[in-house]
Amino acid sequence: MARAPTTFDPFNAVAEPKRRQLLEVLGTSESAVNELVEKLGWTQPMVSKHLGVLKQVGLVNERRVGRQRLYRLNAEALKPIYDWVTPFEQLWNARYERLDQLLQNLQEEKKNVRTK
Amino acid sequence: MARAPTTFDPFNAVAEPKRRQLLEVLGTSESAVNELVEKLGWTQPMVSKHLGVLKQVGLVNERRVGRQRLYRLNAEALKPIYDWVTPFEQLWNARYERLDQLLQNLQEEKKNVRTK
DNA sequence: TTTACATATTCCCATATTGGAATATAATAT
DNA sequence: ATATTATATTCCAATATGGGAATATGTAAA
Repeated sequence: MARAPTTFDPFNAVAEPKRRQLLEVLGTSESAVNELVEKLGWTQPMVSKHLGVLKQVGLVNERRVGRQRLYRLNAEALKPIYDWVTPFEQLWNARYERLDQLLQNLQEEKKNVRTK
Repeated sequence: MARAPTTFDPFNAVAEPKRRQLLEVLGTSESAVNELVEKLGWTQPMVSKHLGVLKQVGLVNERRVGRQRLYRLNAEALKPIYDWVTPFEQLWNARYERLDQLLQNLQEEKKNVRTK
């Protein structure tokens, strides 16, 4: 078995840095392909191909206007990533909470010393 | 150019569902390889290989005890993913915020009607 | 209808993958 | 020293990648 296709899920689609960049730009505003080509400085086929992957996973939606195709972010499709990663946040914050606790205890002690 | 190696960054490492599962288990407690084999029901080489990838990106740390190797999650290494994805959350929450606003306005109107 | 513009698709290559099976390494116990 | 346990590594196959170049498709303007 090979690696899962980039179109398998948002995790795989977003593993590619260029696609993350694309989503960041589209997070700001709906854009046509040529606008993205200009903003990002990539070749047109490159932009189209990455958009194709993002569309297949539902991370962007396409809207045809004249000869242009306007792409916009579908942020909800990022939710699986958000939901998966956020629970871990408390693990790397735990130490700071403990540090806070420690500092607070020290403050309390200081106060007690002063009032004694 | 091919796809970036799985060891390139946390995004690529975590694109593989099995590795996410592994991290979830290690989020609970430090574990030896044989414990993971049992908990997950995978073959031992499979567990070792995925752990190898996770170790290379710094998502897990290894500790040798006797002939066992204990692996534990290094949650901080997930921060880049957390930091990248969380800003998007407001985009899919925006509609609910607007709904909240709407409901609040309705409540206000009700109050005004009553007090009038 | 021909021309110009906007975008998508195809063909190519080098590279890396996951999983399975077999094997190697390392540490402890007998 | 040898057997046993715990883990890592190697070899294999099938598969998919991303980028470049060239080309196809689709839409509107002249």
